[in-house]
Amino acid sequence: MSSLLDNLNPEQLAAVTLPSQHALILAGAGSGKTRVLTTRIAWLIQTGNASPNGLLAVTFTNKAAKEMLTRISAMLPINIRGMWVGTFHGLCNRLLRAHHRDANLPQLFQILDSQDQLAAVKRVLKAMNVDEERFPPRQVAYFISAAKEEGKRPRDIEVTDEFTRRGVDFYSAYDEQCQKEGVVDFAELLLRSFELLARNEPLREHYQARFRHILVDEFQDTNRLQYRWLRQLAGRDNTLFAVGDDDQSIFRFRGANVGNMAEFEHDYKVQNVIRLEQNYRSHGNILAAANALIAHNSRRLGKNLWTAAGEGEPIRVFEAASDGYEAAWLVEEVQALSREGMAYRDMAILYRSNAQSRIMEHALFSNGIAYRVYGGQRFFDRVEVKHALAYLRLLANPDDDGAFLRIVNFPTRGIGARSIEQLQDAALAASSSLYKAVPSVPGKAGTSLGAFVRIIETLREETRDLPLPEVVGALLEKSGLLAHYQSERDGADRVENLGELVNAAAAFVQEEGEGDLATFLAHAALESGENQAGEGTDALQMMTVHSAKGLEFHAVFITGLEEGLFPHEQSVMEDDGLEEERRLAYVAITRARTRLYLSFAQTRLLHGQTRYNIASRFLDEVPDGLMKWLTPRLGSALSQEPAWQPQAAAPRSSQKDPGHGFRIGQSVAHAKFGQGVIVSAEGSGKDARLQVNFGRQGMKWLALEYAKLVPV
DNA sequence: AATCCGTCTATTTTT
DNA sequence: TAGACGGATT
Repeated sequence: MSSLLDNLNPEQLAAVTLPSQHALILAGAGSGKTRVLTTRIAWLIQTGNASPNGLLAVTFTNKAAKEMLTRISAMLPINIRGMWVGTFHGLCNRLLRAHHRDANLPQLFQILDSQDQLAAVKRVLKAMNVDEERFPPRQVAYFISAAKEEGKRPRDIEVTDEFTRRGVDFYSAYDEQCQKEGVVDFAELLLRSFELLARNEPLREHYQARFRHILVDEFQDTNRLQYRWLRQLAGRDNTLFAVGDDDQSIFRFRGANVGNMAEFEHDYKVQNVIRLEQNYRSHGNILAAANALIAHNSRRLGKNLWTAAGEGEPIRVFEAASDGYEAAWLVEEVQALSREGMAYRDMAILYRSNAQSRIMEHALFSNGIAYRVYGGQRFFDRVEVKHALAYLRLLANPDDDGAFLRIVNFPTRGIGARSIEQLQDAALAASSSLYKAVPSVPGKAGTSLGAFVRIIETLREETRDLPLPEVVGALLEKSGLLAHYQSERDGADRVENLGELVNAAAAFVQEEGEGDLATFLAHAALESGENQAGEGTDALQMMTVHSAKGLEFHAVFITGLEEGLFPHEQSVMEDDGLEEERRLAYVAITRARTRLYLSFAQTRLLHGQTRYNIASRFLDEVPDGLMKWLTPRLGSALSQEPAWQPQAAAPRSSQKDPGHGFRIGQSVAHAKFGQGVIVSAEGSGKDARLQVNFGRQGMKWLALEYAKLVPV
């Protein structure tokens, strides 16, 4: 018993052992937030205050949810499988599956990700003959999602202008289409389950009686609807335990409402507000910088982090003449750290926007440094995977017109736009889904469509009793998808990804202990598949500041600290925009444990134009005494003196490569293609791929591992 | 159905 | 500058 509470500081202990009352835990960066949350759960169970079934714990990411479950099961010998620990979307999905009838959904309803949603909106607009110039689908999709996240249906929206008026129409039509097709988007998952509980009193009371303790992670990121959802489940008698940090609220543009923290305190007359202010992550100087910076924000709940660790090293500041030099300097610094014994995986390069990563990747690659970029294309988002999933979706739910349209002619089977039009007319007349309307289409169009339906039906027959991975395998064969990509010139990657999908299905069955198709599809929609390969390798980490939230590294490089970039020029216009940028900088700084670098460049190539930026105001907001300038402190980035020059040649050209022996511009020979020259490269280590110009043989992308290139 | 070509537009994005 | 997209062309 005592071991559970060992080594907690007084505030953590207080939070963990709070009586059953509402609580707001203001947990600063690196203050042991997850630990408090999980220990609280373990403590509640161990002391008999709650049963595993009586708990509801909500997070934003699957990763956080998984981490929580892992830690809980390490602390307690209980079966975590039945526990309601998950993301808002995951839990809502669970709720709606269990009560699909009450929620007015088909049992096998499908989930649309943002891409699918956009496609669905486009179909609605097309059907309504809307001018996409005046009403861009993206904006309409955003309008709909935003409305849902405010908890609003079309009839609840106050119409003030033309766009809103039409937007409401589109929203209605879109909802109708989704309902007909048996699909729900992300926001709908939440709104639908909220409405379900609001409408259905017995059900609401059932869950309220069950979840005596509701715990929320990253509370500052909740939107209005999520807060209402929580309040509804909490009812009058249950306790809400919310953990969050207003200083780390960086997702306002996605609907997050920091105000929920103050509202929660007010709505529930929260007596227990506990501040976790001891930081266990960063050295003193780093923390002091973070504190000084964030102090420039108004409207804070107030909190000051401190650490028992010493001051540590000063924060290193670097001014580069250009983005290219910044990258070249990074390479040298990273190599120096590596020589000192730091692993690459313990270093992170952070940037404000994704576009910045390229030049740094180039420099790293040219120097043979393994790196890994986070937040790129995710597995389940790839076209070929989405195509395959669409077949599965159609198997599970023939009414899914979105899935139908995606694959009816892919791979091509002679079903053109005219056939589709005829089919759509028929479907409209019969008010049925496209799939079901196929038999009523006459003539040649009917035959080719019929052939498609037969493929699906055969597939359905033949896979009825097969385990999930084999279903996927059969689909890949019978649909012709695999053959299609196998015969495509650059299809090797895609073929591999399709094979990976079979593996994903197998892994899913193994982990979840069930092989239900609809559950797998929900999994694919809700977990975009971030846990890709390459996690074990020692690679430098690169990501945007947003995706760094929740992580920590020994050494952190915050790059591109320039006015216009960070803070971003678009944010400075919005109200509260600058403060959010500052919070972003705060998050970035607090990722660092022992060493922190801040860098900026005098010139930067953006959108094909050279831009001259001045140093970010955030640099001025960090006290001078904490910083050590690696370049002469010039005061302004616009000074006439060129800043640092790399020891090696110009950064954009080729450099020596100790890692894999190849560099851009190098001549190489290939067994089949003959001689060529390396023009570009991506990835690193085992995953490295080189683009080689073989002259007459053309341009080829080659995997370094297999290509057996010889330098000439 | 595939390819080409001009036009447009460039934050962040847990689900 | 580069990529994504839509429309026109073959």
